[in-house]
Amino acid sequence: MKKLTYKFFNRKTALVARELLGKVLIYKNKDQIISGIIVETEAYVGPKDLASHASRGKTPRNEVMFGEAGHWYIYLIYGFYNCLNIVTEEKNYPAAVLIRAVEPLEGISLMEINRKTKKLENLTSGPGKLCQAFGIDKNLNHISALNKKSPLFIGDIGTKIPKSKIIKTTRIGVDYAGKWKDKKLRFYIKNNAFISKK
DNA sequence: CAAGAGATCATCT
DNA sequence: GATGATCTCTTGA
Repeated sequence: MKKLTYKFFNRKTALVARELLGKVLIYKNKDQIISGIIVETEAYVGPKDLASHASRGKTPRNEVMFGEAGHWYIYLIYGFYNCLNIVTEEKNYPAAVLIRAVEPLEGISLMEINRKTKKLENLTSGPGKLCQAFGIDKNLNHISALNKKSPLFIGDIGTKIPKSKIIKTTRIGVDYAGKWKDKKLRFYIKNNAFISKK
């Protein structure tokens, strides 16, 4: 299996978001492996995107988004849940892809423990849920997925999602973003059981 | 099943 | 002092 490279992430964010569908999110340390196929993403595309944290300038929280492509951006939302993003595009251009849902592949029994449920479709079908299932928290914020030592990275198992199976639509939970809320920057795999919302 | 409330805190104003 | 790139539980039909 190939690991995704800097070149993959240093491109237009919407393109990266779309091509991440079918790739595999992997968390691996010396005694456990958890992985899942990415089935839903959203693009946050630059300083003018009012839905993006970066639209109001650089702050201590979002400065990772201004850094190099391939770094993880993880933040706490609503006081409860972590959201997992990967930085895209050139340095100093703030953009990232939010990974919203995956389809469980390996380590399902660990996910069940982390999520305190046995219902398969409820393990990783949302940004907060998948972080909980994988045990992802802010310890991983700011590190690079491209680094050999990173326990969290993305692999390519050669799956190609045909264009006819990719749904492109508006993002979730960004009603405050003015005209940007209507931009079609959310991508997911048609008829997949692990999508966060239809 | 759908709709609504409540949980809870880091971050920014 | 307000609020959010969410989720779960309760209510009621």
